Amino acid sequence: MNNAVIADKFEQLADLLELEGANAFRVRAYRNAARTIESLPEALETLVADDSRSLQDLPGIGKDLAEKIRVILETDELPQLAELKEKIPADVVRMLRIPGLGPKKVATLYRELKLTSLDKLKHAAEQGTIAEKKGFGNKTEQIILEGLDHLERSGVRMYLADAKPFVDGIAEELRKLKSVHQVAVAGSVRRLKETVGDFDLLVTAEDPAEAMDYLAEHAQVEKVLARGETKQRVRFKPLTPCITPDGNRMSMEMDLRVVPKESFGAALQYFTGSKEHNIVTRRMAKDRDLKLNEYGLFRGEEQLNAETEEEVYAALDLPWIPPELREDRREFEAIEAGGLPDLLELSDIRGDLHMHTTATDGTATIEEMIEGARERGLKYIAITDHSKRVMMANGLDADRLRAHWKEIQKIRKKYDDIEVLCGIECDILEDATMDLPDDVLAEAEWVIAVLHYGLKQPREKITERLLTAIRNPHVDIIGHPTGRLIGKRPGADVDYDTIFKAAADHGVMMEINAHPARVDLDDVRAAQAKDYGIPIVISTDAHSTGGFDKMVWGVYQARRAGLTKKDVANTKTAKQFLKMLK
DNA sequence: GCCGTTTTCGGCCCGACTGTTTTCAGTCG
Repeated sequence: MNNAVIADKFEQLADLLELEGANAFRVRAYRNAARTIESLPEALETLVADDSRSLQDLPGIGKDLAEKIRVILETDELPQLAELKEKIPADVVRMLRIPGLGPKKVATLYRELKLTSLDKLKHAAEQGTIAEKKGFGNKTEQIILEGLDHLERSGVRMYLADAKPFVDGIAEELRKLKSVHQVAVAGSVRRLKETVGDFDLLVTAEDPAEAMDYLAEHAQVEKVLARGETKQRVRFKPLTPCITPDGNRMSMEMDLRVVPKESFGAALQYFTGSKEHNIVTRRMAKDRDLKLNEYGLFRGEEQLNAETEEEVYAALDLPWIPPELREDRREFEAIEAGGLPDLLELSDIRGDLHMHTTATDGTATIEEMIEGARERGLKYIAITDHSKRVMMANGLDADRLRAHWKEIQKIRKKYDDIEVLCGIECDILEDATMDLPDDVLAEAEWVIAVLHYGLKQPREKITERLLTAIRNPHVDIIGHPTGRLIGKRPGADVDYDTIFKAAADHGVMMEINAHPARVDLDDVRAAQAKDYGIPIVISTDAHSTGGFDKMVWGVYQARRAGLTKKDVANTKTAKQFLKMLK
């Protein structure tokens, strides 16, 4: 069973326990465990099967949760969860997703007002019967009706590639205001997460009102949701590039915080998150008899210097931690084990090894792609058009591919400042065979093997297909290993341990596809591949010369995975890279 | 429910904002 499925069971149990009024720390224990499991690089099944190790070595997993994990693995079920699900209607759990309703209020609605479905909830809110209840009022009813309306639209996220330019733009506008000293983007955008659920901006200013007023009256802002002395939350008008399967336009929200100059470092650290990372830093502060909050660092009444993040981390005996690593995954361990990785930079990238031309579904010719790559300073590229299975992209059969390579060989002679490889993006078919015969693949200088079809096959089949490719002597790399399109379709169910072990044994590399909707491998899996010693290649999958500019999103994903220049094969010089090839 | 040179009990991050109150609980990040 998938780790994500087990994590989800614990999340569900946490929701239900909260509605039951269980101890908040007990609920948190389930959520912590869910997080641990979700970001675990190896399958729990593998860990359990290994007698030399114990589930209880995992952070946040004690005797009880270890037992529950074993039960789930053995039976696919968790009795406590099934029991609570039986007791509490699914619609009641859904009510938790209405902003402004938490477990306490939902429990009251359910237990005392007997609102067991969303329909009943809506009816009661319209009739005004909810406002009669102590602790509830007219405003709560409004919130509920509005929330029900938005329920289908909730959970909206944006690709980082769409969110970052937008937020950077707003930040730039605020920087021009007279009273504003500093503006920083915080939150998940600063951590460069692959998708973003809301925006955070931090400002230091002589007069908080100017920045807040400016944002409140911004042409893109639809509504001010909350406004206090130091914090304002606004909702933007629906932004086109939000991620929804149906392509609807969605609204994003932004928190603007205004803090005094001397608090900037502490506030930036705080609002950058992640929440989990901050829980650890605050605990570390406490261990040192300090208090850390968004206003600064305190020893008793005394305020210590916290104008910069460096000062905050130094007070905790930590080096400054790059925002990309602040997830309470391995950053604290890494520091203890000798230091944080020197993260990859976009400028380290020298080659791009996945791209298409007009021969299949690209919009630029071989020549145009080479020129585009040279303009961007790339020293080597691989032209990797589709194989024949991808009919709708006009995929190449053996004859067309050989002719295409001949054309590339002719054109590349004209350039002495860039290496151009004759490559292919070859499909791994549903029956676990390659889309092109071995003798053709043998002629290629660079073979990317990919899954495009049959992504919903069971894990065993998916893994068998990937193993076929990895064991093929001509395959250099697995491209976009899961085939996911964020928000549109989930990736294939891959047995990563098996795949990575085989890839390491056969000298097959793994791709981080830089397309913002793919960024596949993701951060956790890329880190795992690195642990296996597998070279990572970050590729744009460009279908036009503009596509080369997507490289940065792949680099960000690699940074979140803790990858250094050394871990990424296309940072090597052309000469070094060519030496690595089969 | 987890955790522990403060270890088997008593903690567990912490402050802002809102709505419903008349001093605070609930929710959120």
